[in-house]
Amino acid sequence: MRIDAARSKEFTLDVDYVNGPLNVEDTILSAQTSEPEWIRYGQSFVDVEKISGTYVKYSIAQRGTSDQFTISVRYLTGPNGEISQTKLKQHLANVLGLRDDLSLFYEMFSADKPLSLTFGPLRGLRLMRGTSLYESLICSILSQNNSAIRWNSIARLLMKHYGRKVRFSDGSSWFLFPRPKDIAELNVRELQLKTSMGYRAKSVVTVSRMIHNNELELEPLVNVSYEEALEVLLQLYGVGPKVADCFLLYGAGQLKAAPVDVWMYRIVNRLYFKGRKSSRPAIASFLRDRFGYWAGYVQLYLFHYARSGL
DNA sequence: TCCCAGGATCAAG
DNA sequence: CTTGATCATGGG
Repeated sequence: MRIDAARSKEFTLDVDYVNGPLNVEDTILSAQTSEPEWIRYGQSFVDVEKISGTYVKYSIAQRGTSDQFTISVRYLTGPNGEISQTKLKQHLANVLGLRDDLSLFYEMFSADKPLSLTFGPLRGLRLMRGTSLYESLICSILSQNNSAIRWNSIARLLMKHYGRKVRFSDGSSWFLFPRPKDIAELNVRELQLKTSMGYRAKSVVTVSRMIHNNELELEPLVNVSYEEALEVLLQLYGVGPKVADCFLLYGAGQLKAAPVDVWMYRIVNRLYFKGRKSSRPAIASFLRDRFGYWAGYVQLYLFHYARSGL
């Protein structure tokens, strides 16, 4: 629900929170698997997050261009909670990748012909970061062999049926993403009937049970090397190279991860291998070797470029 | 009806 | 180490 203007607070995000150009709309609507897509109301986007122990419902809107803009934020908190604007600003800077040095990125690869073609139309597109490793892993699993629209609607059904409901001071409410415990106790068939997630339910339940039973810890995957983290993830049922890379990139913040899906497979083969068909793992490896720290960003740009029809 | 969607798994070659 | 069938499900 749209945030009630009379019962909420509003501020403008200081320019120095943003490092370079920014396009909020492209960023939020680019199907990144860190979390379900924020809800759109006109020019603003709404989401709920737990920040410093307080549930915060906020909307963000950008006016202007990718280079000259103002970012307005409106927010309110959950029951008996309070949040400082500084904390909220830092949170937004993190989830929207506002600290990433996009100007440096564009400059570094300005001579990389196929890639640099995307810099114009996608100027200001940023890499989002999830705030929940579990949520990011589940969203990544849901995305396999699925459309962005569908995995998002399935994630919303998960929240609606199994997530806790939080009420806000303006009378509105929001369903949180479920915890591992909430999903661990379900049987696969029930999950399929409630969410229509299909065969992915087996993986979702299995992973949730492992986490709930302390057989799997996601937190350590943030700080170990990319290779070590990948090895752990690939042992999980229903988690292959692409899902693992999605989680590592959008969830764990391992920026050298470059998920290769059907779109990436097509666009990289076309742009970099002149149509010769290379395997998906080979393409992912190629992107990591060639772009290093920026491989995840390169993937984001090429994916969005390919998906928006050239 | 067939094909596709931010694929993974398993068996067979 | 590669290829092909299969896996649920909804939309085009």
